Amino acid sequence: MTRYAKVRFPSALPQLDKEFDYSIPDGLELEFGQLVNVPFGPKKDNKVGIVVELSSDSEFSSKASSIESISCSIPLLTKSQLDLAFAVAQRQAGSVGELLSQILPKRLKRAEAAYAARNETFSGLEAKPLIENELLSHKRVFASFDYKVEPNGYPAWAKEIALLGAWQLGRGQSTLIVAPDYRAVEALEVAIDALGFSNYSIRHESSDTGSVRYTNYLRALDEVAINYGVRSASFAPAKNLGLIVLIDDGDESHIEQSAPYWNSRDVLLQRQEIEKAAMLVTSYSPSADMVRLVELGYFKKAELVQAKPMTRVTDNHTRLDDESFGFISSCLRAGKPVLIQTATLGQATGVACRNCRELRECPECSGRIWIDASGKFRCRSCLFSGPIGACSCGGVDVSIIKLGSSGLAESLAKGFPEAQIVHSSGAEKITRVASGATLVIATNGAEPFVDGGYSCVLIADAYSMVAGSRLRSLEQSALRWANAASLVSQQGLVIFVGLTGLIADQAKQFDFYSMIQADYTDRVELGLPPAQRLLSISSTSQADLNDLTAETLNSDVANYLRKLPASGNQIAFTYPYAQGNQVATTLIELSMKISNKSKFRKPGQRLFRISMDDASVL
DNA sequence: AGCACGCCGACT
DNA sequence: GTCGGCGTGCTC
Repeated sequence: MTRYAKVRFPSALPQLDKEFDYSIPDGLELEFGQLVNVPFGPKKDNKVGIVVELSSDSEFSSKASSIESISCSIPLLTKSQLDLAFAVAQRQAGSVGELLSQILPKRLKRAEAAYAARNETFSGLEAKPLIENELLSHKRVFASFDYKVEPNGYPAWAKEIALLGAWQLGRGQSTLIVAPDYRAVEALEVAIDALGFSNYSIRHESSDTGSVRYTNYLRALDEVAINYGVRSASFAPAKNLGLIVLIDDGDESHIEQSAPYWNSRDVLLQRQEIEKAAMLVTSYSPSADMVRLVELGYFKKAELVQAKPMTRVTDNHTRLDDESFGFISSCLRAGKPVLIQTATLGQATGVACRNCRELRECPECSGRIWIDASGKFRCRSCLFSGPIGACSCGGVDVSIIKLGSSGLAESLAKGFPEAQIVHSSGAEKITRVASGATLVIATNGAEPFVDGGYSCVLIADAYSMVAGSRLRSLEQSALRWANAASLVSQQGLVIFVGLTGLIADQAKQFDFYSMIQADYTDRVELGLPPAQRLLSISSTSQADLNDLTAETLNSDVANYLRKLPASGNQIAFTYPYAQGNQVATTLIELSMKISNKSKFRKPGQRLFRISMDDASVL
């Protein structure tokens, strides 16, 4: 009797996003997840597909061609990866095929031939991770670790997470750790190595060479191991997955920039359900999304933080007070390192009202305003350019001022000629600096590690970071502050410059959870993310966008959608979580229909950009 | 994506 | 009367 295989193609084309049936030639043994060459299209060219089902009959039996050959005998896709692709495609209104093309590794024949599975299994570990009981009893846990630096300069959380991985190995299970950036990946790697587990760990890192990446993918398919990497590792295979760890889930680097615009948190939450694993989300300051999940009771908040650094908050954002200046001075004189966190490096200038002296803000996004070479007002955060009108005090005259951070950094640098000045921004990839009388000026998220930690961490731009009026400004800022603060030494001091009111008090107590919780409560009242989800649709064709908007508002999901003010060729709606699947299904259907008959669709380019969770709109 | 099918204008 | 334009639609 003829047997059939259902095959999917790793392709972003929506028309190919379904299963195709092929008959299996006699004598050919197939397995789920194998790559096969199949004839496809009018010319019956060979195309590589993935076996996703084996069956004894097919409704296409008359049309079905026969599988040409096996392209890769190692099954490269697991059933849970396919389930995850389905779940994510459904949630994000995307296609399974485009996710498969993101998930599957680039094959390298030589690496494949050289690969040999190791049979060594790990046995026994006496490790007792901090959070073991919570994970065993609650399965899904949110926690912040101590603000503590190891003697080698790496943060203590990395060691705790490595310990969790080792503990899982002792139980015969894999761990998957997803970190926001290469800095965190390095900290994890060092911590895993220090425990003596590098042989049982697998790094999933896109900056590795192709053969290393592919070999690591193959290893992950059949070794129980500690898997770790950045965002893309969310889809990496993991044998017998017992624990998922997500670090800094609110960090923007966890958002995939290509369709279907998934983020690590959403993917891993679904993966946790599919693979029945435990899950730990950890960050010093929570995302509003995690606050929501804790309030829903879906996540359990574990109380772990015991060590908090000393803090000092100043309310003047234009200059540093004498006491803080004196403290930094004494640190540098004593040969101890100091970290200054700024929003931007270099000669940042701003525009202030000549009457009331307040900083002027962008009329579009409240970002920082500067004056370009042609004398026009421009915004540093958005594309705004043009007149900014009168100040809220009525004043129209402005003066150009040098802003706090760089001015501060500069004056500190001048004040301490003996200090070595190190600049670190995202572009420079400095992960470590030497201890000593070093003044490190780093942009958000680019703070290097230093042996023993910094004696002083100065959050120089707290004022302007909080002043941003984007929905996620406070969340993003608090995460940056908390992460910088976590690099301070035991007797060190954290100084927040220019904070006032409740936020100043919460920062002083390192109570970022309450800070974000209050922020989240406001958003619940306003029905804004993450209390509701936010959908955005844009298109190169305004006419087709109008069509899709009209048809969507005519469909059965219209009642769940609340339209937000449109900006340019983008429309946005908020909608409840419960109707997410329905909204996604409707959008896939309607966008396909309109796209198919559109005169404006360009080959190889999709007509609509649909994001089911767009963080950039508000 | 390819590629064929199909229905309208300028050519031996 | 045919060659070929690329709009429309399918690929198991």
